[in-house]
Amino acid sequence: MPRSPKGVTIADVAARAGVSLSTVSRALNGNPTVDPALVERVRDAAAALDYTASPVARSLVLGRTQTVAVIVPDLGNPTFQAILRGLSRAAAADDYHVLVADSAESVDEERVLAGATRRRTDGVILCAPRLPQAELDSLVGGLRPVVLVNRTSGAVPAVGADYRRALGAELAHLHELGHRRIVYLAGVELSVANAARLEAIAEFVDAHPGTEVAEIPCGVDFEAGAGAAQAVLASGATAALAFNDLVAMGLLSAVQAQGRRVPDDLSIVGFDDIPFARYTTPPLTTAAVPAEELGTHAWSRMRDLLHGAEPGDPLTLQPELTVRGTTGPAPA
Amino acid sequence: MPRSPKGVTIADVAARAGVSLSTVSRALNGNPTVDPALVERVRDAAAALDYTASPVARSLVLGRTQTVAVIVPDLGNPTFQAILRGLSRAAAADDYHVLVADSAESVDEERVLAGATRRRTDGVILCAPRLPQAELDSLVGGLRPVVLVNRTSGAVPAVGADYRRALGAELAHLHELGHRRIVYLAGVELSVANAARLEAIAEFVDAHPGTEVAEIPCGVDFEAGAGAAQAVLASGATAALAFNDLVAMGLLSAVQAQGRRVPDDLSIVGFDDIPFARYTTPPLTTAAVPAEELGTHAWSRMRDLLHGAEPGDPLTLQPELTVRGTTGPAPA
DNA sequence: CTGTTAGCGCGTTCAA
DNA sequence: TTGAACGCGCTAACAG
Repeated sequence: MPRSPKGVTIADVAARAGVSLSTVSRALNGNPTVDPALVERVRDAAAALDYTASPVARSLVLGRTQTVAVIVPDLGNPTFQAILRGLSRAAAADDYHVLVADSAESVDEERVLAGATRRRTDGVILCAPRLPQAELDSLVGGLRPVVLVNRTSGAVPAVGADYRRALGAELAHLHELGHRRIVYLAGVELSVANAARLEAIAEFVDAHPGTEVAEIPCGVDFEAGAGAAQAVLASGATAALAFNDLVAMGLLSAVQAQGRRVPDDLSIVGFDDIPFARYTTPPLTTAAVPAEELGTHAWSRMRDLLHGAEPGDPLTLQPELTVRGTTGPAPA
Repeated sequence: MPRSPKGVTIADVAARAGVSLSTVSRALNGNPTVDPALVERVRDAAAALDYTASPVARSLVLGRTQTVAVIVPDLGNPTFQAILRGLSRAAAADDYHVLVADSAESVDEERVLAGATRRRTDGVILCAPRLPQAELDSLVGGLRPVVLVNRTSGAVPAVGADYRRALGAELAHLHELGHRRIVYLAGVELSVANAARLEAIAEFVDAHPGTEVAEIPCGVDFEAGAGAAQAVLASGATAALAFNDLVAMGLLSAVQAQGRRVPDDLSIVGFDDIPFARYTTPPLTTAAVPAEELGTHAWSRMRDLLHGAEPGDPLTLQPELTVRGTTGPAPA
């Protein structure tokens, strides 16, 4: 029985195998310049002692931690959960660990956490929708390697979905159904995601005279969507474009609670296609953002960076318009 | 400009401040035995150099990483997301970091990940619903400090919800509504969560002759619930008890798609009260498990362990029966 | 092919 | 109060 309950070190293995520390290190790390017989002896000793090299010590000497940081604005948001899930599994497959940090939808936290976690990881995957562009630009320099999700900054590797085009597709869908008075339930004012949607709306309205899209300040979650119901109904619009599925679900629920029929009285479209979208009644029409895939790609980008490979151009996935039951012809 | 782009070390700060390494270390760590004037000089030098001690080096010498590992069976499951969210935020408030690992619902992974992540953290919070009790018992010894979620093992600190009692409350609710033929959509056979529910059912049936609860093998997600719809309808039961809300939502959706009315033709109850439960149509009757709170408590337990405090007895939160729209009087 | 030595960047004795 | 020296556990030069 080893005297130290703390853990067995490489020295213990060396002693048991009757070799030097370096030989143990080499043998265990698969260095080919070791006598096969010794390798076996070392292996046996290590196994007998249940030895594994200290990751912390290795990190210090190797200069890498086999860990990446992921910053998300809210672990409670299904979209980021999906991204994290895809990322986490992909990283695990490459023997990397994931440190998560929840910035609680705070710009300050996004900035602070990125810096704080960077030191104990080999890179950071940043989902920082709120951070002003200028700050982001100045932040990423000290963070490299970095992969941005749903944002871009110079030549920094990034993955994201084409919010603009997707929203355009949703608008076109509503227009085809005859809707001319539409409301947009806006997310956080200064977020890039919101800006992209606003651009898409402006573009669409320009190209389709006679169609009117009014903006209603809202938010990003259930409560925000439910809270906007009055304003939506009062607006006289025949269709509502929600910032995301959460907002759409909140709205759907509140509107139905008031006895209005969806889509007969009001059409509703969401954004993201979270897993729950197909289980509302009626099922939610939305734009399917492949969030888990986004996570997988984010890891793959990070992996390349870690291996010194070329980052590659920013990847943009195309969300797919997914028509379900909450949209229908505009009421006459 | 420092010659090394790699990073500024304590030596750089010492040089700039004109003191020794030890003084820098002491000054920056708030050791009171340092001349205030020197402290200031060191602080200035550190600030000027934008210096922060390497977490990895500190981890090696201090023997702690300021990081805990959290193992969850599926990052895509709302319940574990909520636990992780509560845990993550609570840990962050105490300046701890969180390493997450997704065991992909695999027993092997649960075991392997626990061991692998432990070495690079100060403790592990384990959500391992699948791991056989014997294996869990033998595993936790080498993992300490450990906090178990929804499981127990000897005197190991644990937090969990009282599944048994909560299911009892759900059964009582259905019974009061006149339901006598009930089906239970079972989760994973060998999971403890499922076992607890089975016990509650057996107990209830014993105490209420004339009430019949049939078990239908199912699963833990949407698809499983939807897939069980035929079996449920064919069973002639007037109420269905789903393993969790995901299953309930899948069932609800599939049942309605076949033109059956809920709760008129069939009552459905879920379990967990995930955020989406109140947004189905009709809103889901379920047992509210305070998952985020569970996460907070799990951290608080871990925090005590890390500080050498007494673990305290296993904490058991009582889920609250939340009656909404999917349950109603049994059809005559 | 193997052992010895020198760090990785820090915190912390031990003297002064 | 401060500095020099040692060690955390490991890998990588550098000899042999």
